[in-house]
Amino acid sequence: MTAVTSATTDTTTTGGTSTSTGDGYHHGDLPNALRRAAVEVIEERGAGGFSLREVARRAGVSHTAPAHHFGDMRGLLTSVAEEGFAALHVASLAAIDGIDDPADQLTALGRSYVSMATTHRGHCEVMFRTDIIDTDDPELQTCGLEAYGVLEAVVRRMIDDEHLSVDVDEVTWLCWSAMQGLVQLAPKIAVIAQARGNEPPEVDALIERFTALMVDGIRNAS
Amino acid sequence: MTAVTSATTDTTTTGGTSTSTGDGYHHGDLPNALRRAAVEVIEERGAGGFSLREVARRAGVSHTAPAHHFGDMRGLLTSVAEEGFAALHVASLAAIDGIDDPADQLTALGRSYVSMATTHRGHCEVMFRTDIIDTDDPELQTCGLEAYGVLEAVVRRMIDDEHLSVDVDEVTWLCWSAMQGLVQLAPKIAVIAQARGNEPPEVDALIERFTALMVDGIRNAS
DNA sequence: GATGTAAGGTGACACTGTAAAGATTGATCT
DNA sequence: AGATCAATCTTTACAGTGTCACCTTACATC
Repeated sequence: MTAVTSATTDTTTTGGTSTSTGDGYHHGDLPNALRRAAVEVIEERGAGGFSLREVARRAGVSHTAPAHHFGDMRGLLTSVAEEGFAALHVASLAAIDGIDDPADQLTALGRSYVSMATTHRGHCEVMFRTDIIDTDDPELQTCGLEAYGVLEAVVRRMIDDEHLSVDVDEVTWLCWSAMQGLVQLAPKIAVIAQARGNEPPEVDALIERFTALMVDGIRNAS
Repeated sequence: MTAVTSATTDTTTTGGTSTSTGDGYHHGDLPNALRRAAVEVIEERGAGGFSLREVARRAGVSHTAPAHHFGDMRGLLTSVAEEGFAALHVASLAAIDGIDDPADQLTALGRSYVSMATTHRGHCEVMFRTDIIDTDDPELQTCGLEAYGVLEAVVRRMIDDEHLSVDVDEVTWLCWSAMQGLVQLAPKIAVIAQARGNEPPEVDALIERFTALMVDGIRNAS
């Protein structure tokens, strides 16, 4: 009984989708199935409740099968993080497509980033956990740098277009940090708003305000 | 306060500190010793490598002793998080002490925040992990709100003093997010700088630039 | 002194990650 | 074709983990 749920989202598949020889001993595309199951488990129980055996169970294989593809629990999670950065890269490129003004691109990137934190919650819960993934993995670093490059290019273009005298790296890191912090702090922010009697703020509105404030700051920082 | 050295050795030391009745069966101040050992383990092996039994081992008690004080592994970690927020509160108050200009206070708060992420690394690795602590714990929420209140008050004073027309909550969240994001992204930033051939940037300098940019943005956002 | 209660310990259970060795399959080479 | 081989997956085993029920110790209070 394979019980492979049909694909949910994008996959950086290298081949066709009809690779399932899964009628018997060989699964067909176990690595992808394991990644999918891993994300599922993380989204249900958090990274703290992750279990390699549970992942194997959901993929319908024995509990040692993952080791043959990822070596280690850390290896599987690293692969999930890598997939996350690749998805972030794709989403970032799609977000700025058709937008001309770099400042507007920045807002779009922020919205896309925070949106990914919910649509790919499982991935994001792993991507920055230096204690459970292999941060030295070269493929992981490559994927991370590619995603980073999109944001950096937008910032650089804005600075060049408007002849601003601020450091590209600094601005890029500020924008990234603000978005990343917002993602992680969103639950606490909701608690705070609730303790004040207000209803939790809408994140999309916050992003626009954040980027607007930062862009104003960047423009007036000469 | 009780300075119990959580040594890995046996706890049959006769000449203990003032509070230690630890001559035999009773430890004296086990909750604090367990918290301290927990932080130690987290700082060594990360939150992912945390082990309740290892904590008990380092405190020199049986592996079920923690349950009598914290009920659960989640209970102990929640207590550690609570301690972290309390420490953040104290550090924040100390950071703005003797500074008059709210903008300078903001910079000092940022420096203090990021500094705490290294001096209390174990605590910080737990404080925002909604999957391994009890976010509904009322004491935890109280401690968090108290620490938050310091930042919010500084932001409010700056806005009031300069008669700015921006939302206090929004600005507070932006500043907090930027600092929190910087803390979490610091390793990646180092990797990026290294991949570019540069040496990793000094965090303190980044904080000053971040707050300067944000303050400029806040002032010009009317 | 008896007794109740807080503090800590024992043992057991189901679960976990990983390592070693065996089973199954498809492909490749004479 | 038959044999060999590498890839894939399973079985088995072991040490470690969190939590539960139950037992032991020490102290305080009557």
